[in-house]
Amino acid sequence: MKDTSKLDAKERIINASIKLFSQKGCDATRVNEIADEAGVTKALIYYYFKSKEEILDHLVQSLLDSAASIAMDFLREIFMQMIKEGQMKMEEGRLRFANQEAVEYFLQSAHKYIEQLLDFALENRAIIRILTLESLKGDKHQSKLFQMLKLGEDAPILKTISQGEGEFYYTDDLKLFLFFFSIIPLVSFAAYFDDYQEISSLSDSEMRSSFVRSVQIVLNSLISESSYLMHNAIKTRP
Amino acid sequence: MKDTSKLDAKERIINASIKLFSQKGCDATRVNEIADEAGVTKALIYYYFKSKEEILDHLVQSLLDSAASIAMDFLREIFMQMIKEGQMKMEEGRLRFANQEAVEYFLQSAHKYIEQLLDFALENRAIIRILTLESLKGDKHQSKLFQMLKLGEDAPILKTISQGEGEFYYTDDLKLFLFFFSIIPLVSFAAYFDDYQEISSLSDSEMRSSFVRSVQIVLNSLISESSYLMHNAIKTRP
Amino acid sequence: MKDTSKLDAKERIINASIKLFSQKGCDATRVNEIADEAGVTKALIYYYFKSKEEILDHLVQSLLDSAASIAMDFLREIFMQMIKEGQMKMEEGRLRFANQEAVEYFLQSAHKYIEQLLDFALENRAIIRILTLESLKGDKHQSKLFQMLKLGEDAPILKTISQGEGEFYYTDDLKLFLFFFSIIPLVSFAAYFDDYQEISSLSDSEMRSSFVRSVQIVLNSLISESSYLMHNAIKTRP
Amino acid sequence: MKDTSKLDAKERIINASIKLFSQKGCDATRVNEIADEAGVTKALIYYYFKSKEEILDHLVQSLLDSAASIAMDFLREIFMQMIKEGQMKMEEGRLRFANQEAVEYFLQSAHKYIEQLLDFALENRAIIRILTLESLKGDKHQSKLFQMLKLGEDAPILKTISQGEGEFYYTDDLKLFLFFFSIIPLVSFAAYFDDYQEISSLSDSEMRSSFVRSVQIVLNSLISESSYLMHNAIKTRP
DNA sequence: AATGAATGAGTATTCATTCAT
DNA sequence: AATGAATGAATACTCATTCAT
Repeated sequence: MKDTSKLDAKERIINASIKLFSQKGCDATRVNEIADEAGVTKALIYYYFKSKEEILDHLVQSLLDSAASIAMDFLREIFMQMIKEGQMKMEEGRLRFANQEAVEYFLQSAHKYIEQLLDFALENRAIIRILTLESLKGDKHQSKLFQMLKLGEDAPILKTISQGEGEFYYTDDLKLFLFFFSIIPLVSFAAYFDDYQEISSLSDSEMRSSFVRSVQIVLNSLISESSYLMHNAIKTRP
Repeated sequence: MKDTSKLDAKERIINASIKLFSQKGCDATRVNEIADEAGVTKALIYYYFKSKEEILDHLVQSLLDSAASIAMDFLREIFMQMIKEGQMKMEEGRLRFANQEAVEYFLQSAHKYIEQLLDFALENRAIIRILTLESLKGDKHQSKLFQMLKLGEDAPILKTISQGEGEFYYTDDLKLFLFFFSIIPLVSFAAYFDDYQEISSLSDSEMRSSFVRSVQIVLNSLISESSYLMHNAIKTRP
Repeated sequence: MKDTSKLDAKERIINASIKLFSQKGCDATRVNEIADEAGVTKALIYYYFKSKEEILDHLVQSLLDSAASIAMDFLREIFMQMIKEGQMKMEEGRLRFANQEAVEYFLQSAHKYIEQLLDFALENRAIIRILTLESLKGDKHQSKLFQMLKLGEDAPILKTISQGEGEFYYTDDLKLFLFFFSIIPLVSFAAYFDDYQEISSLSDSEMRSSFVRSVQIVLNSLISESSYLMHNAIKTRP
Repeated sequence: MKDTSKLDAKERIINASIKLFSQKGCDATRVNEIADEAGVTKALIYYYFKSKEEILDHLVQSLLDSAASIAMDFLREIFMQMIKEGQMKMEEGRLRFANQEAVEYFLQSAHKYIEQLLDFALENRAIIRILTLESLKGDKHQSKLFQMLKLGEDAPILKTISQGEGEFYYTDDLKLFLFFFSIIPLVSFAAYFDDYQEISSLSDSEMRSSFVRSVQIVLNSLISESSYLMHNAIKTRP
């Protein structure tokens, strides 16, 4: 049995990189610093990684992978179960629910999904901070943040609220709203969590629940009858 | 009359820095590149600025200064006029309106204020991108983004919606909501404007008006009777 | 057995620095030149030393260290032996000799000590030149030259000449004399050795023995009955 | 009549250079610093001097000039008067005195000469420090310190003490002694005056008179019958 | 797996000096 | 006499990366 309290060198390098990249960005982090922080020699870093950039790529990619996998896992679970139990079926790419009860169950699950996403974001906030930082630079990671838009786009939450009454399309308005008022706040919440906490002196759980309430307000406003965006989304485009 | 098409060296250095910093961040921008882009010698940059970081500081500070000044100018204008005309008065640090008409006039002005802020943000989106980028690093600019929170906190828009019926306090919930669902989206909208435009193929004005509609939805939801946050804000703290 | 003719990189850097610093001073010596002279890359210099100044510090400090250690070694040796053999004893911080013979033996040893110091100075004349040069600048090495005063102050040569007849104190006069007419000439002799040799066309040994004779004259004049300084030193302060 | 309290620009530049060069050496002194210290613009320095080195040359040369001129003036005065009054005459390059009284008068004058030299050195100690500093570097000023040797060599003081009994030559021993135990201490006394004062807490006049006493001891020992050097000097070389 | 030594190609910054006015 | 702007040529120092062991 391996001593798990003493992480092996590669993992220490990764953790050191996460810490430092999230604090100062990849550019400003020196390979020396990573080596010191990880307690290994500089040369060993190059034994495990081809370059400093490769560490960055590794971090970002593994975040996106697990984000995607978490999303997929969770959705598949809900989907599979509900479909298997006949509470929901897929028709022409859209979802149809057996009854109002099924809808509500699904909405509950959707909330859980959001919270799970939030927890994931918070757990990985250091890497999200890195991703955010790098996405603002013109390099290859620029687009990575936008990949997260897909997580929103593909989320069946919104597809499902239109059950019954006609086609549903993502309007440009809705996409923009989702990106700048859902993805961006979520990502920023994770990225700035520690900074915000410091100036607000809220506890972890206070921060978290406050954010959840905020999300609910925004989502409610989106779903509510009066929502201009949704009306538009549902009715305008044939 | 001076030939304004030929900016003087210092201004060319500043513009070149804005362009390059917003593209790659300050760290990754080489002083050589700034010199080339500005069409000056490297040494001249050091004639005007003590260091590369000082250019960054200059950009960020001048942005915050003009943001603050725009906010102040605008607010003072509205305030002064309404108070002078007797439509509004300050009582115990809060605003009181003469009548419903005055309230509506003020709300209209508030919308104008937001749009003006938005236009300012878009005009200065390169520097805002820089600020966003640098605020994610652990250095002195970290806190600069949070200074913008004040622009939200001090905004009388929200103070006024509580006219008549009791004291109004910023709850922690409200502050967090304002930061992550107003400031952050606004700043991010400016910072990611060009990137988002590229993947959405919307025109400048389409982007802008779409964002305005989104803001309205969020603010409406905040103001509406059903708003948990506002109820809390108004009623909870004596 | 290692090939000692091929010094390792660090030593080559040190030797190159000694050569160049003593020729032109630290300021005027380019790190490039050190690298070329030592046959290493510039970067390797920074692998071993944090900065050019650190090389200087290293040289100066190691000189002072070995000067001190030589002085200590030699004195300890003479002291120990004479005390062990009962020819001398320490009383109230002063030395007392068994007889006139012991005194003369000790004076002989003192001369040996001075010659040994001289040889050390000549061997290390390049570094002494550096030290002299840097001690004239306002930085940290300014005081290093004055540390050498201690070597003179602590030297038991002068303490012993007062054997028998009363307390001996260093007067301000004596201190000044020792500094400007013993330490300074010795240090300058080493520092200007090569320059002086060039204009005088004396051989190494001619220079050396000429200097030794000069020192003897000065010391004799100091010790002689007629010496104002010594009379003062011995009698004035109770 | 000109306001002499407000020195003109050129003089301020010179004074600033003296101050800074003597503190840090010419290499380490920035033209900027001179400009700041002198309260002029950098460009003006180049109006008056062709380069930084030229300022250094100017300082050193003007020191040597006035040193030489003071020496000449003083000696000429004594010489002229004594010769005119028939107390002394030049014979075959040597001096002959009329009587013992004349000798003693001359020796008194010689002491005055030394003190005058000392005062000159102290007044110009900043520039002497600069000269000392630069003489240790390999550049053109290296030899300047040795020019001072001539002041000693040419000084008729020692020539005269051999009145009567035979030819007098400078032996190599004597030259070396004079350089390392007269010139060097004098120059060093000026160069290190402030530094030594700081560690000794002597007053200006205490320092000065202590040094004068030291010089007397050394010179007496040189002149005394028992002096090995002088015997040698007088008798050895035919 | 691990490392001490070594390096090429930068990189920010400096600085003496010039020049147009 | 005086200067603000401008610059070429360094210059100290950095850093990601490699390599022999």
